[in-house]
Amino acid sequence: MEKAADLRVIRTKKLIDEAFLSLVDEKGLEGVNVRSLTSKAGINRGTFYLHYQDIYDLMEKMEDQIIEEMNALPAQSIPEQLLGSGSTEEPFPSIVEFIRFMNARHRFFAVFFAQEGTSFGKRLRTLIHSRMYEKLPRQAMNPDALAVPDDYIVAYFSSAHFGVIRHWFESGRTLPPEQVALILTRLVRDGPLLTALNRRPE
Amino acid sequence: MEKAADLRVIRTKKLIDEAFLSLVDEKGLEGVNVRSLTSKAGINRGTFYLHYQDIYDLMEKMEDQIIEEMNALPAQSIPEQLLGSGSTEEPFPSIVEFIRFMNARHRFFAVFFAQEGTSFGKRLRTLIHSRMYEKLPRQAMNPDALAVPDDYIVAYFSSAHFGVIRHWFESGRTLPPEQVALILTRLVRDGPLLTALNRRPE
DNA sequence: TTCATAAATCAACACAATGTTAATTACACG
DNA sequence: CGTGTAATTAACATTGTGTTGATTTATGAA
Repeated sequence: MEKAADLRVIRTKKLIDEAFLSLVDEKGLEGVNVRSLTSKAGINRGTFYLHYQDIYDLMEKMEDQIIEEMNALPAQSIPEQLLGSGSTEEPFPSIVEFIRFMNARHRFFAVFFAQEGTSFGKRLRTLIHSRMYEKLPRQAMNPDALAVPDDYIVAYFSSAHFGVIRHWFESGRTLPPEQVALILTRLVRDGPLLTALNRRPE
Repeated sequence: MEKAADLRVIRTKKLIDEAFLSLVDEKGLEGVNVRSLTSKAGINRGTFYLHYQDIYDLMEKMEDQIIEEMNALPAQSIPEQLLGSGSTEEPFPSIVEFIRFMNARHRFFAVFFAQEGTSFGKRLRTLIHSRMYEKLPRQAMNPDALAVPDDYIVAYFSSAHFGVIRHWFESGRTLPPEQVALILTRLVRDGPLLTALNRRPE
């Protein structure tokens, strides 16, 4: 972004980053303010304002850097391409790289995911699942070392539907409720790939 | 929840609710504080504290009520059950009810969705999509009045994968990255229903 | 090594919001 | 009607913000 030549600047920013992450670990996002942050970092409160507008500005810049790094990840392979080739139990390489990166940066992402899911969001996803998919065929029927754990299936379904509903809201609720319901129904019945191709199952 | 017998209490709470929703509409969630809220509601600042601990407490109680109402929705039908029966273009009734309810309460949900998706969450979902599913077969190939719009397919895929990754984080990153990648790969390749049943496609 | 320069510190400031309290007024309901 | 409770009012200490000006400290370059 900018010139960070001076060792003092580099040191200060590192102190701020570290203080931010550990402060969120301790007290959550609400417990973070400029006063406590600079206190934990061991720097003067005024110094923070030499580098960032406010806490929000700090987080934004941390996000910018992560996004930049993710965009720079090498493997850009396309599932479509890999769909035809690999039929083994090997995961797609691009996805592996992706997950590995998040694992390496887990301190940042832990903060992000903690703030991302509001408590109500979680309750709503749970509700979606319990009301609609509670009686899905469960893994207990066929225990298998290679099987995908139930909780991941649940996460997949509830987040997918949550996302469709959110998109409906974010696009201004232009579609009537019945059509949104139909979209969800088709995604459930036919699966996303078939739905995207607009074909009937079987 | 509690006794709200007194008309004064009912009136005050209605004023607070209304002020909260319209205040969020105007200035976003960050612009809401006790001072501005009570000012807009036309009540004394102290009165707010007679009913709620703080703004967070207010929101929590609003959420409680919505969740309660959603749990009380009549139709509790199971997709599994309906999967066998309906093969027409009719949406599942329970889903219709669900979406209709959210549409009726759209002022509340608009607030909720505005806060739910952090800007970074949106960026991450966009990134997931562009890196992994950009070259999925698009609707342009077969235009159809009944087709599910592209943007809804995108919302479905990106949210589903986002949800799986979030679940991985929320469950303490116990699985190694390679296994999470494999889970995602199988969900993409085989679809969620087949994956849940733990069978091979075809 | 020296030295100009930029970073960091320190103390003080006005301001805004919080949460609480005590005395008073208004009003809903029996 | 009159009684209890809700709501108002004004004041209070506290905490955090963002900024400013003077001063000290550390860095990178000559």
